[in-house]
Amino acid sequence: MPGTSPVTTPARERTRREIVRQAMDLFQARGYNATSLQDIATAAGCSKATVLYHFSGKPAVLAAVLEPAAADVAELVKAAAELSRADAQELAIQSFIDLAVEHRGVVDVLQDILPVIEQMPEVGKLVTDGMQLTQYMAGSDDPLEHDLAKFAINGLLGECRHSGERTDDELRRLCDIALRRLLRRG
Amino acid sequence: MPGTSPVTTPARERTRREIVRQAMDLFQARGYNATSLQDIATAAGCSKATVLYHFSGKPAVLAAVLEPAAADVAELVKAAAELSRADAQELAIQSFIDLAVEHRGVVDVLQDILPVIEQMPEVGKLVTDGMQLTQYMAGSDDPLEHDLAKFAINGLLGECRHSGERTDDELRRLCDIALRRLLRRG
DNA sequence: ATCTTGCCTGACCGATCGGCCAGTTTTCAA
DNA sequence: TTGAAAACTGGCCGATCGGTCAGGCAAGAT
Repeated sequence: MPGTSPVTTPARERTRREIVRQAMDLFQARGYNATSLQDIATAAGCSKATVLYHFSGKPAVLAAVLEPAAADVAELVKAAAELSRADAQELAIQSFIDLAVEHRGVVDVLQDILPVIEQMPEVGKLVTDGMQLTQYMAGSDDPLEHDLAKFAINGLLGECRHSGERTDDELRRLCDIALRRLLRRG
Repeated sequence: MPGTSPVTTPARERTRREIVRQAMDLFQARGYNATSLQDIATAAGCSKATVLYHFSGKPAVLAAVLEPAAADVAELVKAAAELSRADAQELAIQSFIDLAVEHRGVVDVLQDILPVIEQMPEVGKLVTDGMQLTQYMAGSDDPLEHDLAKFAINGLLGECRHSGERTDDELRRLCDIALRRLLRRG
């Protein structure tokens, strides 16, 4: 019987992953809007029709590119919900830096989508979770602290873009210093 | 004689300004790439051909939209060049906040162009001046301080986006606090 | 050997883009 | 009043976009 995923679904998953891989690189380099399905297909070594055979449309490709990062963020929000305020803030600072550094490419992509992000249901969850994370990072109900947390996230995301020559550790260290200065935690 | 600008160059300048005005609003709301020449023409109450009669192309419209902000930044860089290091840093912090708040729309537009900004000669001067301003804002040759200045600018620009409900004064005050915390100046 | 299923593709579609041009309308000095 | 310059426009162009569809092709089951 062919059901319940044989071993790794040889061809199916292999092509799908290659498309997502190349789409990520192209979205990061040129932006989502400036990347065509033909560009993705050529980079992945298949035809444009193949891309649309595996994905229902260009937004579906975007969702697949964003999915790993979205899952990590969702998990982080869930974990922070069960902590005390101070612990949640500390976790948010540490883990958000790690996630942003690890998923640099996703940060690039999101920036290019921002002007029309409200009209893209496939990234709604990620955006909502991101705003929730801002709440935890603020650490208090003071509007000023909340705004500073947003300021910090903007700076953090900006720093993760076009950071090709910086190592992950350097980037992590810089963001850690900046966030703690902004939020007055050390 | 018709030369040397009569009083206000009646029709010519009026249409030109209206096009730039509407283009600014549309670029800010939907982004540069998502705005077509037809959109601009319709908003300005003229035809697409008229837009291309006044401007050599879409990038020329962008340049006109960015021009006032670019001029202000260029003037700021020039002024900072004649000051001591500490004074230049203080001027950069204060004036950059003022400019970013005043030209909120331009900040939005620039964000949308970022992935392909290297290929747009009409914004090259503005980008160069912005990087020069980062040097002044850092206040020292310490790479860490320079990175923190970049971090601050990213946060500042991010905060100026989608800030419709915030007043200019609130925005200025927030940015002032954030920058001084990041750069350890008060 | 035949058939079915899943993976893939070339060719094509309508829509929209930035840009161009011939020609019309408006303006204004002589 | 007239005529030329300026301002403006409808219509068209080639290119490219996201997306659809009928069919080719390899592989495993019968």
